Amino acid sequence: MNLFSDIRALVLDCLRAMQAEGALPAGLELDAVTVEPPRDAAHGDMATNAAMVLARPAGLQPRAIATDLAQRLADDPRIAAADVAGPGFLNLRLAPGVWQALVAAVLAQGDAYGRSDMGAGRRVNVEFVSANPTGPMHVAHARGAVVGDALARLMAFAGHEVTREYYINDGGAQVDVLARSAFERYREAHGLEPAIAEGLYPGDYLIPVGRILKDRFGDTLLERPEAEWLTQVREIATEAMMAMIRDDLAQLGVTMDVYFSEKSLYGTGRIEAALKRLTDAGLIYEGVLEPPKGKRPEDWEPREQTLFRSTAHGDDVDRPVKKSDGSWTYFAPDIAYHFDKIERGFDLLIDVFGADHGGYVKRMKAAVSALSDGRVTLEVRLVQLVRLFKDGQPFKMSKRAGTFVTLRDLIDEVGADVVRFVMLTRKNDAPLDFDFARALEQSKDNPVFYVQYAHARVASVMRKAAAAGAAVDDAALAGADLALLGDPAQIALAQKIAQWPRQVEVAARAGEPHRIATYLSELAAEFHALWNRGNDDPALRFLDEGAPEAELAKIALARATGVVISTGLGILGVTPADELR
RNA sequence: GGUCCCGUAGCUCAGCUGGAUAGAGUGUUCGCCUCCGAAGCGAAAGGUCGCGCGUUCGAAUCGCGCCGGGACCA
Repeated sequence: MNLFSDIRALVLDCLRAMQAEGALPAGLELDAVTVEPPRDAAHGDMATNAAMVLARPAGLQPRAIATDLAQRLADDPRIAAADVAGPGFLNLRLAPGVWQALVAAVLAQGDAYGRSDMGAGRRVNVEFVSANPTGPMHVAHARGAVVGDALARLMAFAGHEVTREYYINDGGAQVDVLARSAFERYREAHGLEPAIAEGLYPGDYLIPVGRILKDRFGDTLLERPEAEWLTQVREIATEAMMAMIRDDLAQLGVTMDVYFSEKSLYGTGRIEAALKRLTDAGLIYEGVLEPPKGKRPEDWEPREQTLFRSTAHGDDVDRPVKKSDGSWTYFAPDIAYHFDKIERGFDLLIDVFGADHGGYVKRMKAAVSALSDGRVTLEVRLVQLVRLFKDGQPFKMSKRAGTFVTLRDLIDEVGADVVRFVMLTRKNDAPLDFDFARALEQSKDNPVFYVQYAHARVASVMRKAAAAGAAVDDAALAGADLALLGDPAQIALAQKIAQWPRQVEVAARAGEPHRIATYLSELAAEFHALWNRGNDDPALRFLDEGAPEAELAKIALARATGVVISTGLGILGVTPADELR
């Protein structure tokens, strides 16, 4: 049940009736007509812009259209009042029965309430995290992981068929560095002094890998030249790193459907196949790039390279896919990987990247456009930095010194639910400040607890009612006389609940899961406000043994709130709490 | 030099594919627990939505140009 789309359908019916009677010209485009919650609650429950957007194409005064439309809408039993306001807005007030029916519908649908079919089963691939398999996940990865995961859940809830995917960068020079670093730990496992040279990974997390290598190879590799052990050590070290990363992700509540290895693209003809597609389209040529503007000419030497004519698909300059020495650039396997995704039949590709990859966006979009003949869209969501604070003091990290804050540290400190929610309170492209102390604080300036607290209050009401002998299962609640919910504060809460399906669609369309977090905070605020009204007016207290019928109706409203909070937190990947400790 | 992102209350940020008097938290001031979890609620105060021009019945939102901050650029 989506009240806003229901009422919009009613508005459209009335407009069509006006067309049929000649009050409006036939053939008007009605798509721009919206039904939205008004910014100011004093304006009513909903507002429609119909008269405003149709006035010009219809050649009529907006207020004339609005007045006619208002009379027709008022004939519907769901509409209590329809008032023309301002230049031609139509403010609607709904009959109390509409809100009451909504509560019943929420209870009947449970966690399916708000689910949308707007995705129409379109297949979406969400690629996220894709951290290099050279160490544990740290805080910067965490945000990408949380945003990507919540986005995937949101898209699925909105009716898309979603695949979550991790691209393992196991084909480049960095995994060779990993292998050399692990080899030093292998030597260390034999009692030798490790030589962690500049540029190697110094972190302790490779010490166990050294032991694994010792168990596996004994001392047989110790005196061999690098060329004889590099491949084997690289493979074992990479596997160990991926096991660690999967475990980190699991701790955060993130599971992937597909782990895709970059290495699997090499030596298998898959890069060549993707580039052939571009060659056949006439988009590959040998050439020399212009020096980038602002770079000194002496830093630039012209080289002939194999270039992708990405400018034909919206990029600013053409991009090299093969260097002058004949080796692939980083871009080439990325092209092949996205070609693979296209061939697997996705309708929409979403890549969640760190903001430092902003420069790659245009070329990747160009590649996807070229490889799919424009059939498949690539959307890139850039995730900005996380600045860590502890008691207001910035927390410095240095990966090279091996002193970075890992995802595991963060989870151990504050818990996965807090990490997830906090990282979803901001737009993905805005920097985020994360303060350990604040995240653990159980007060209103901690948005996690604010929402959880509302949920816990609902659960508390349910527990107490059940303990007092009331039947509070959803079936009993759905049978409550909801007409008893007439107080403005109760209606306001129901209105907020009614907005949930709309919020889901708006968030999914924008690809912005943080909107769910924002909405949940607003819903919780509405609930807390009503709760506190019980201090002034005992009739608004949820528990009221003296009036069992009214109590049942109020518990039904509380329960409906709890259902939406629980569902919303589910999209964010946060566990709803029945009790706070 | 170019590309992308950001600029909204003292501070941190929301702001719905353009809508009415721009919102919340925090901080400041003042109220509310005999009572469902006060981990909460209410009120006051706080704004040239970086600046300018344009599109529009209407712009924080869209376009162009500046200013300031960040990221990236074989």
